[in-house]
Amino acid sequence: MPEDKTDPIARFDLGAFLPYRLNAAAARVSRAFAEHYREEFGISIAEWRVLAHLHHAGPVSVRDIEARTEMEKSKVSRAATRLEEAGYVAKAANDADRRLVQLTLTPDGRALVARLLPVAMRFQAEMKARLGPHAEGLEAALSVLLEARR
Amino acid sequence: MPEDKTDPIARFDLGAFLPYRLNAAAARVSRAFAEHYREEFGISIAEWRVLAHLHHAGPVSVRDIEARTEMEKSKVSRAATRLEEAGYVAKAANDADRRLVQLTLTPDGRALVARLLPVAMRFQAEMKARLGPHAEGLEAALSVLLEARR
DNA sequence: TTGACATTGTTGCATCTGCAATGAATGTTG
DNA sequence: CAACATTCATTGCAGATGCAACAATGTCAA
Repeated sequence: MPEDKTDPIARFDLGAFLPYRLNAAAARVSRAFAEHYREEFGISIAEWRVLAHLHHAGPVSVRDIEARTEMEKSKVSRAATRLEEAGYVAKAANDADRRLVQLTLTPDGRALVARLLPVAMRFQAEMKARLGPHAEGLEAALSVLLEARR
Repeated sequence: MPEDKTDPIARFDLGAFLPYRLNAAAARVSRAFAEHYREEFGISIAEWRVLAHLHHAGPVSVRDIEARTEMEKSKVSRAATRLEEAGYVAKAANDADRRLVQLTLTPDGRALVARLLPVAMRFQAEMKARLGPHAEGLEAALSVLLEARR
């Protein structure tokens, strides 16, 4: 319990702590977004990311998705397996390098993505509308935080 | 794979999708912050949040922490149990309502928080320095997203 | 007072997660 | 070419997570 109200450490408030606020906001948005498709389409966030990346980049390997979606390779691998079992994704060996697994959208997968993306874009539009003039500032800040470095 | 490069759905890029970017940035920041204390202090993010809230608000119940830290009550309960086992927190029954568990920092807990908070504040300061002029915009946007629940 | 209903915190359970170990394939070096 | 190192994807495992069920306690109207 803080005693000295002028001491910045004593008055530390988790609710004003930037890393906490960033996480709380991300969790809320993520949760709200998941509600838009979890029940209707039956896929998880990890699976949604894999589908979206396959839609955007075409057939790629697990490694590629790992590199471009901030997901652990085991997470990608498991998401891909579930998507394969659901019939949305096909796995094939790469002839040039047989360590690689080529992931491809099946026709069912393309159909799913075609229904999924409008929902995503509408959600993003609503989010930006809610942010109003702050949307730009958020994008800029996220760009800084996501800059290459580590 | 998108065919029509002018169709916003066809050209959808996960890397430009705001909810994804928000989550990726939050995950990075969270991870970087956790590295600052996980090994040195041996506590998790959930435990850190409970400690910080106890420091700020004094003795409170699990329900209070649940309401103010965006954590499930089971998560709070388990974090509190671990902190109690580690000697940082004491649990006591509330005489007025015996369903409530009063959580209190022990002397060891206060000592831990005293070492933890400077690390947190320094981390936040570095984060804001990195954001530069975008820090303000980020704070404003987070305030909108964290506004009255939905 | 009683009895239905609500609240609080814990726990069981299924699932998810990250990390490390593994096996298979490829690359590299002498 | 042989031996070793590296890369890729999967899997085992321990721990974390969310949800629902639960027991204990409290509230309130009849």
